Amino acid sequence: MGINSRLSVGIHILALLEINKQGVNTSEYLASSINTNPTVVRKITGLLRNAGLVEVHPGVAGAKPAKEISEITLFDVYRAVNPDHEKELFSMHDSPNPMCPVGKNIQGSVEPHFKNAQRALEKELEKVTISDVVKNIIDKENARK
Amino acid sequence: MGINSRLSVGIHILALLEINKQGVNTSEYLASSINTNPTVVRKITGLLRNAGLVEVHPGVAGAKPAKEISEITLFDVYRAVNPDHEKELFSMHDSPNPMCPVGKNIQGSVEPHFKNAQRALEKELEKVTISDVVKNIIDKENARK
DNA sequence: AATATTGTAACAGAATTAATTACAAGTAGA
DNA sequence: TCTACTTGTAATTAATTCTGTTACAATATT
Repeated sequence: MGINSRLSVGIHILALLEINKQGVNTSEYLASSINTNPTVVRKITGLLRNAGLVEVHPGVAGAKPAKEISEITLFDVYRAVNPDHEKELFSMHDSPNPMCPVGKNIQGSVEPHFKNAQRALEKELEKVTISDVVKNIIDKENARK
Repeated sequence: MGINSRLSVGIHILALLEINKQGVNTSEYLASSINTNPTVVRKITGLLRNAGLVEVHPGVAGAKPAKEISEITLFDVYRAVNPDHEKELFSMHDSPNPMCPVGKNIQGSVEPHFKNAQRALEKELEKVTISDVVKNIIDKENARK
């Protein structure tokens, strides 16, 4: 049960690209901030690249946001790092009994509610941008002083 | 990625208890409608019992809703079948680097947004009752004739 | 007592996730 | 050009989760 941590990694990458934009953000550097393996970072960065969210080139060190971070929502990142987006968030039990009035109709009766719930979650993620997260990180960092 | 199918099974059970309330709803009968194993049904039914949603007794065949089904929301079922409810829906990557300004603050900056998204999903599930689902199943069944 | 049902533990197989290793392909600079 | 470094990607592993399955104890009914 639960949603994988790739969204949090994707957000971390994008926020760090912005905050360390004067530096060279190699996968190794990003990995050391996230505390994971550079290959993991490259995999996620590749998904972000496919979605048009970061610029990164084979052989050349460093990555950059491909858009204004105020234009990248958490939902954009969520979709980017979960590319098989045809899959529904809630699983439905397979093949209920078509001989039973409940088995025959349950999926059609429940699916819309699952979709609504999923859509509500996605809409909430759409409200927040990487820029919002970056501002908050900077505020928190200043408040520590 | 994704949420397990126990919610859909739990809804199926409760809807069937209502629609077949004149019959004796053994775990075997429920399982035949859901198309799963009676033990799976008993496990889920046990979770629903723990949450006060169904009545079921060792040794005595059949289960019944423990409340009016118009008072049981999909969120009630969701919570019942996912009893470790302290766990957050979105996973966060572990132990980011506290030496990095982003690593140090990212979790605190992202967590509220994840909670908001999760809460939005839950609120949507709270809007729908088992009674709504049952009515829809009956409507669909009548429409087939 | 005999029978049937629920409750529960234990286990297996599949799928997913995250980390890791290995290496090919590419770029940049000496 | 050659060397060093980086990204891209495939393959593998370990851990976890999920669903189904078997087995059996505990309980109730007849």
